[in-house]
Amino acid sequence: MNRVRCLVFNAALGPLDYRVPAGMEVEPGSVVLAPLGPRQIIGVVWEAERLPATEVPENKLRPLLQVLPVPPLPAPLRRLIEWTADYYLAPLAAVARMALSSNAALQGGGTVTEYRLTGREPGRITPQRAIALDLLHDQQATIRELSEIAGVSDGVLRGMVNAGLLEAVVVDSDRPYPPADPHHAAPDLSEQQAEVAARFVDAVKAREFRPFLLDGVTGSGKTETYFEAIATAIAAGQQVLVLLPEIALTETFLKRFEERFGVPPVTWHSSLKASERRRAWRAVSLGVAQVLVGARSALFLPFANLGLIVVDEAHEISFKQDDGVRYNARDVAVMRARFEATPVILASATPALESLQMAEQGRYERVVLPARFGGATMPDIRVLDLRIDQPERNHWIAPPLVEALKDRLDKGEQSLLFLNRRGFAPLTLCRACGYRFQCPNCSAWLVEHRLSRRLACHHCGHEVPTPDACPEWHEPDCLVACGPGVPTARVALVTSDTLTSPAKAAEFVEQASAGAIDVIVGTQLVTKGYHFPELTLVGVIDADMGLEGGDLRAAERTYQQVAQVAGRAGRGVKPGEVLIQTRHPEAAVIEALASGDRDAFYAAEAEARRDAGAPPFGRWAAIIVSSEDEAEARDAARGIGGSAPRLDDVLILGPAPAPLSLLRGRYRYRLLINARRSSEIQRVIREWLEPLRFPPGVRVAVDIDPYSFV
DNA sequence: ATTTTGGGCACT
DNA sequence: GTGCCCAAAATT
Repeated sequence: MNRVRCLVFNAALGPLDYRVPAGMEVEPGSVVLAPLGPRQIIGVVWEAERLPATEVPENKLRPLLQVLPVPPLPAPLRRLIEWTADYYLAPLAAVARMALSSNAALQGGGTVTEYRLTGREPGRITPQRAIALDLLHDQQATIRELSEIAGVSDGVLRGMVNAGLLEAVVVDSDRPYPPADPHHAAPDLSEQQAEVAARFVDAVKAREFRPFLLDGVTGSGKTETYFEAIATAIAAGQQVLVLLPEIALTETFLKRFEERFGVPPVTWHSSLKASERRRAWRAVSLGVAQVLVGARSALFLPFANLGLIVVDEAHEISFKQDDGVRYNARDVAVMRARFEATPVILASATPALESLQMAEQGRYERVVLPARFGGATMPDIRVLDLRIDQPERNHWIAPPLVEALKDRLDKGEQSLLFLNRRGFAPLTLCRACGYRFQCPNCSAWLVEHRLSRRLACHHCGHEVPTPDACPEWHEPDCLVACGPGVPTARVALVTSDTLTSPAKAAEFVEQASAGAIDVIVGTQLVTKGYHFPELTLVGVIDADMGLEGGDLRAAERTYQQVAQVAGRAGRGVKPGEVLIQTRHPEAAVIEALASGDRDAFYAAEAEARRDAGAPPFGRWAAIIVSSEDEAEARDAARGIGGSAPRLDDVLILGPAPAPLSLLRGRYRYRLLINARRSSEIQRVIREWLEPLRFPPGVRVAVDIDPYSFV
C-alpha cells in the first residue's frame, strides 16, 4: 500500500495521509490535488516513506486525484519551510503555501486571455462604460483584474467585449524572458569595490554557504559590487534572488540592472497581474528565470538552481512580516542560503545591530566600503532644537529650516523633507474642540487623503468622505489639516500610499530628475535608493518620533532613517546640508548623527540592549490573542497568562491590550516573553500553549522576535 | 476553513 | 415526524 503524508491548503489542518493510486508517480515535494470531504484541495506531498500506519487506518485513506504539472518543491526549499515553521511557531502548511504563491502557475503552462481597449468609437455609451473607457487606457489584464481597476462589474466589461470595445489578447505564460548578459556593460570599479566584488565572485564560484555583511555608506557603490557576483552566477547558469524592502524601490534598481545586464530582471511583488505572476513563478521553478528581484514574499519561491541571494537595505524593518507567518525575511534568507549552499549578501549603509553582532562573532564576513563613490562629500549635519526654534502654530517646520528651503528655491535646487512617521497625510482635527476621527475597526486615527477628499485608515482600508464639519461642534469649516507649512513650491508627496506601484515610482523619479519638483516630502520610502544631483537640502521634521515610546529599536531606527535620508543630500557635485529638528538634542542618537560618529552610536545602543535583555543579547517573543469579542479575547489572554510556566530565566509580561488594541474589527491582547539568548524560547511557548483550548473565534498567534512594541 | 452531524425545540 | 437553528465534530 502506497501511503503519503500531505500538507493541505485551504484549511487549518495538520498533515493528512492519502493513498497513491496505481500509475501515479509522486515524490516528496510533489504538488497534488487531493479530496477533502466533498471538496478538492491543493496540497504538497511531504513524506513518502517509512510512514507509521498507526493513527489513520488504511481503509480511511482516499486516493490522490492528480499530480499538478509543476516540478516538485526542491529539497532545500522543503528544509527551509520546515525550519521556518519550527522557528516561528507557524503551521507547516501556512509556510508551504507561501512557496505556491501563484495558483494559476500550478495548472501548468498554457495561455491566459487578457483584454485591452480597441480604441473603436463606442456606439451606445452607458455611465459604467464611460468609467471603464476612461480608466482602462493602456491597461491589459484579465476581465477580473480590469473590473477591479475600473470599479465596474465584469458584466459591463463582457458587454464591452461583445460591443467590440475590448479585444482579447492571448498571452503565453511560458514565453521566455530575454536573457541577461553578464558582459553587457562591465563596470569601472574603484580599487576597493573591485576587492569586495572579487570576494563575492569567489564565493559564488565555490558554491558554498557564505554569509556576507556588506557595510558601506550611502553612495559607496555597494550595488556595483554585488552586481559582479550576480554576473558570475548567471554566467554559470545559476539563478539569483535579490530581496528589496519596498516595491517602490524596485524601479531604481531595475534601471541600474538594465544598464549593467542589458535587460531588466524578473520582478515579484504583490501588485503583479495574475498572468505575470504565473509567468514569473513558472520561470523560477523551471530554472529559466536568471535573476528575480522581489519583496519579502519572493523568498519562498521554488528556485530550481539558486546560486546567490542578495538582501539589499538589509536593516529595513519591512523585511519583518507582521501578520500571517511572522517571519523576518533577512534571517530566513540566510537560512535559505545555508540550505541551498550558496553565498548570501546582506547589504546596508546602517546595518542592524543583530547583523553587526553576527559579524563580530565571525558568523558573517564583514565587508566594508568606506568611501563615497565619485568623490562626492558627506553633507553637513546641523541640529535644530525645536524648544528654541519653534515652528508657527499648526506647522511643523522651524524658521531656520523654512529659510533654508527658501534659499534652495531661489537657487533652483531641490530639497527633501523627511517625516519618520507612518503615512504622511496630515491629521485632520477640529480647531474648536480638537475632535479627531477614529477608525471604527481599528484603534487608529483616520488620516486625510486630500486628492480624493476622504479620510482613511491605514490598517484596514476603511474610508469615509471628509465631512464638512466636526460631529461634536457642528461649525462648518471647523476642520483643519495640520500640515508642514512648506513655502510655495512644487511639492511631491512620496509615501507608500502615493507610490503604490513601480510605474508610479518611476513617474516620480522622472519628474524629480527633470527638476519638475522643488520639494519632496516623504516618509521612509525617500530615505534610500533615489539619487537626485540637484538635491542639496534634507530636513528631518521630527527626529524624536518614537524615541519616547519605549520601542526596543526606536533609537536604532531613528539613527538608520536619518543617516539614510542624510545620504540623499549632495550626491552630485554640489555639497549637501542636513537639518535635524529635535526636542532632545542631547540624546545619544542625535549626538551621534550630528557628529557622524557611527561607532559611538552602535556601542551605546549595544550597551542599552544588553541592559534590557534585548536582541542580540536576549530574546523577545509575543503572544497575540484576538477575537471580535473583546471579553472573549481578554479572557483567553488571561487564561494563557494564568497557565504561564514559572522559569528562572524567562520573564512573562501581560496580558495587556496590544499596541493596536482593535485591528480590522478584532480586539487584541498581548503577552510579552523575555528570555536569555541561550534559552529555547520556542520550546517553552510551544509546551505552554499546546494543552490550551480556546473558543472558536479566538485566534492565538506567536511572534518570535517581534518588531512592533508600541 | 468548510461541510456534515446531531441535538433541542417548535410546530403539525 | 418534519423543519429549523445552532453548536460540535470531522475532514486522511
